[in-house]
Amino acid sequence: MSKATLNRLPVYLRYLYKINKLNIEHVSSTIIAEGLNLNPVQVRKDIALVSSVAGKPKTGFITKELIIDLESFLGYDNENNAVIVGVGGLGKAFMGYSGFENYGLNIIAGFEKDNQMIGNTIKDKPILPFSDLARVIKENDIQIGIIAVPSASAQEVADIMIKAGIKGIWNFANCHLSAPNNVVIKSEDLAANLALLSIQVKTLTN
Amino acid sequence: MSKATLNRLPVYLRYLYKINKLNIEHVSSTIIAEGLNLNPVQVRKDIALVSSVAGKPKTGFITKELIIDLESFLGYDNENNAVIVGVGGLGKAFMGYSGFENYGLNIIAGFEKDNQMIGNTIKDKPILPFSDLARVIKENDIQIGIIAVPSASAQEVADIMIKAGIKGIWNFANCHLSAPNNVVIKSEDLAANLALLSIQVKTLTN
DNA sequence: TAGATTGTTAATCGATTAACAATC
DNA sequence: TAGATTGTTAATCGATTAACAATC
Repeated sequence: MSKATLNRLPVYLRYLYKINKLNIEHVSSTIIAEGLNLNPVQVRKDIALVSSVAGKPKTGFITKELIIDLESFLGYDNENNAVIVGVGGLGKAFMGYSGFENYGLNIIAGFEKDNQMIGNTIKDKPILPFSDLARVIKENDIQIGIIAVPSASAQEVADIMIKAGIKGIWNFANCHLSAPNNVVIKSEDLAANLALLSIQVKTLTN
Repeated sequence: MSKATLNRLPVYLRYLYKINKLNIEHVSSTIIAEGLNLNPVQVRKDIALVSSVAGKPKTGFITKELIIDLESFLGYDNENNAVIVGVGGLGKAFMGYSGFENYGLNIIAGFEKDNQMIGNTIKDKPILPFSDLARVIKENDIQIGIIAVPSASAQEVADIMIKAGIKGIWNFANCHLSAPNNVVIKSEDLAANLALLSIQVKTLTN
């Protein structure tokens, strides 16, 4: 499955949630394509890759069935534990964000160097000392780590995570992270993304 | 310029910042490609599109010059004002985030329906009543709006923004937004992104 | 039945990669 | 000079789109 397809699947799913809320029981690739401004063949092919039952000519797919297939493919019905390092503004927001649960994602703890925060909880999730990071990752066999520290210390945090066994890092520090090939790094440079949106707006309005 | 190239430019820039910090004065496409695990020709072509001076055989580019070219192309040296609606965990984090400034981005105000928050400031940025949103957008000719409200009210907020003249929306509610074609919608479904990372980890380790 | 939608095969399009002469 | 890197042209690769028979 191509990366482009993989990125479109959550978009389809969001659209299906919307359709489902309107109590529309059947949905076709054509409808989805129109709603999302995409090519219907593209949607049809993407969906063919993940749907457990074939769509029926004329009627398409049963909305709820398709939702379940997509959720299952995207792993929303699995349990996935993660840790977060850096409980600043963004870190706090993530720890308090209830939206992750519906996606099978669970942040089990936050880590901080700031002694004042240690011992507190956010949504029942503890804030632990940074020195405990490696131990907690190993003991709980955590695979996913979220980095929300200033960019100056991001690489250091990544190194510790990787050494402790983390296989995927979601990095919110605006710096490039070095890592071995068997570790997936996904950097979300929020400010850069916002700037890209700004460029798109400018090219569209000119 | 292709969208793929546009998305790579901030990645190059981050890498150049790293190089520059190490006081490395010259940099070649080859070096960047090696550092980022990309194809050198791809990097060379991308950079040729944005660099103001030609690279020199054998030495490549002057790091600082290339940084300036990329920053200029990506609009980091421009002023760009934005508003944010929804001052919950994520909204607070964005309003307090100082990283936007280096990218020419400035959130001028946050908007809330919750009366208790109204009148407060975060980093000198006021929290205003939601009912003022349209007026503030029009008066300040704001083009970019950030949506950080629960998904149930996201479309309503988007409609008001668009009617008031917003041309680009950065949506953090996990729902699909409808908008006319002349408005750019960029949805960041954080939980979905984290789930995608989780899938990548699983496919890599299997 | 008629027609909308399906899955699939073929054609197109665009992006990535390879090859190479030019040059500092 | 020799060799690394450049910019550019050509080849490849993969993804998107078009075409079409099958079918509910």
